[in-house]
Amino acid sequence: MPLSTRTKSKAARPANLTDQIYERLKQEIFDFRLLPGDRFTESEVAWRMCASRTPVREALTRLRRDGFVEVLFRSGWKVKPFDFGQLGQFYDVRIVLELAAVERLCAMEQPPDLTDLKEQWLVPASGRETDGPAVCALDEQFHHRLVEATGNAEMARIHHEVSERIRVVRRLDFTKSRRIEATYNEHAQILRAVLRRRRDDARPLLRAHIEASKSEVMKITVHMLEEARR
Amino acid sequence: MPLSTRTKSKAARPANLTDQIYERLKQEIFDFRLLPGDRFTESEVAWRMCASRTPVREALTRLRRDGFVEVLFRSGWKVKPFDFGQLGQFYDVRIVLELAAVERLCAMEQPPDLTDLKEQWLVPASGRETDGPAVCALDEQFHHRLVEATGNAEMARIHHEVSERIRVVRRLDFTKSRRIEATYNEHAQILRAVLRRRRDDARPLLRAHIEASKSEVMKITVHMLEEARR
DNA sequence: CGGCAACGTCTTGCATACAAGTTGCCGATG
DNA sequence: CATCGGCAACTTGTATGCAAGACGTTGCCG
Repeated sequence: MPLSTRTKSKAARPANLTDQIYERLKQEIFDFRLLPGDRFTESEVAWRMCASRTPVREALTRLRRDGFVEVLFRSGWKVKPFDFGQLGQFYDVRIVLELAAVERLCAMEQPPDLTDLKEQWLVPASGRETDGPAVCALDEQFHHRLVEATGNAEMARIHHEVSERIRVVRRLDFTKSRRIEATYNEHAQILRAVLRRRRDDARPLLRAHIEASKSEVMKITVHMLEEARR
Repeated sequence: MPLSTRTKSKAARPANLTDQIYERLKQEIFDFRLLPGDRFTESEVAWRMCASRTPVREALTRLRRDGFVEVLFRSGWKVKPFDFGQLGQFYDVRIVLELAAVERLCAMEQPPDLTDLKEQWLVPASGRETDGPAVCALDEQFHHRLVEATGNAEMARIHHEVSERIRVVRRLDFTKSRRIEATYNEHAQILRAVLRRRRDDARPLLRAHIEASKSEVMKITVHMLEEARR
């Protein structure tokens, strides 16, 4: 896919080339088309993306700051390998942020509108999504929405960044139907507690929910790595 | 200061040009040599930094992601103006993170070594720093150290980023000796409570301490802006 | 005198050229 | 056969060239 064949859409400025490449690369990491530990060069990515090295470099620089890749001095780039300690720390940050969010939500004089969450999670079993990746995305949305609903955009932004960092392994939590079921039940419980403004009910439930997800993910990831090693 | 006169230090690779420029620009923002709202171009910065536009662009891109500057399409860059709502949100994030940190510190079976903090803040009035900017830096260190001591590096990193965002206005809290005194007293109180692992003492103290700083800073900033407007 | 349109300058976004340094292969040698 | 040295190909870091668009200015027309 040489550079010259790139079709330049003229309708509506197609955002930055840098942004596009940034998003595409990030998606490739999320989709495991780029695996942790994989090495690659700027020229190679530039060729694949039909662009020059300049926007590729800018995109990679951003991905590095986000913690997804690292650069080896004059020796290429590589996708950052898993770091269990770090993943655990991200989960703990999530717990801190989300517990604080729930605390706020329960204390707010004028609780925000959470109709969207009600319609998504307080439904009979027949209305539930069963596709793993789909539930995974919904789960991320649920938790993000809780933080967002407090009205603190910066906290929501930070929560989003943290969520992206654990997204690669998070999906592993939704490969068993048992876990999907548990997710629905627990979200419903948590949401009901928040709507009734029962801080002391909601917080332990939420903490247990995230901790369960964390330990499940850790377990599966270790298992996967062991299997890959064989 | 034309580009050609740049002296290339050959002893020990002088890190990246990009990193240097990034740090210098950030420092200029912190030092008010670049004021909120100031506009500038890449070429201008490149000339001042004795470099080409390339590393300048990379540095600016990073600063934009950090939230310090913004780019106007084909029309230059500018230092992001104050946003009181956002500043308040950053203070709230600090409260969330630091309260969680203190909670953890009080709950840890093997409390970490906080000798450095003791030596800095549990001292008689005679051993206290009185220089405003110096106390400001020490204050930031104190709060950061609390989070760092929990052992969660990611939480510490996030806390650091948040601290940098409020650093420009934070110093305003240390222009009155009354506030410096209060800082010493409150830090001492908080630290003693943490060392005695009195979670329920430490948390309200810390929250009040940060809230006081927040409201003081907001007050002074509004006052300054009003004065500048005249 | 006011409004407007065309033009020139300046800006960023992207591509390309060049410099400095790393890696790995390949051959020579003990 | 193992090891060491050197060279060549690559890779990132930096500088520069080029294009498209934004903004101000200026001159013309109503």
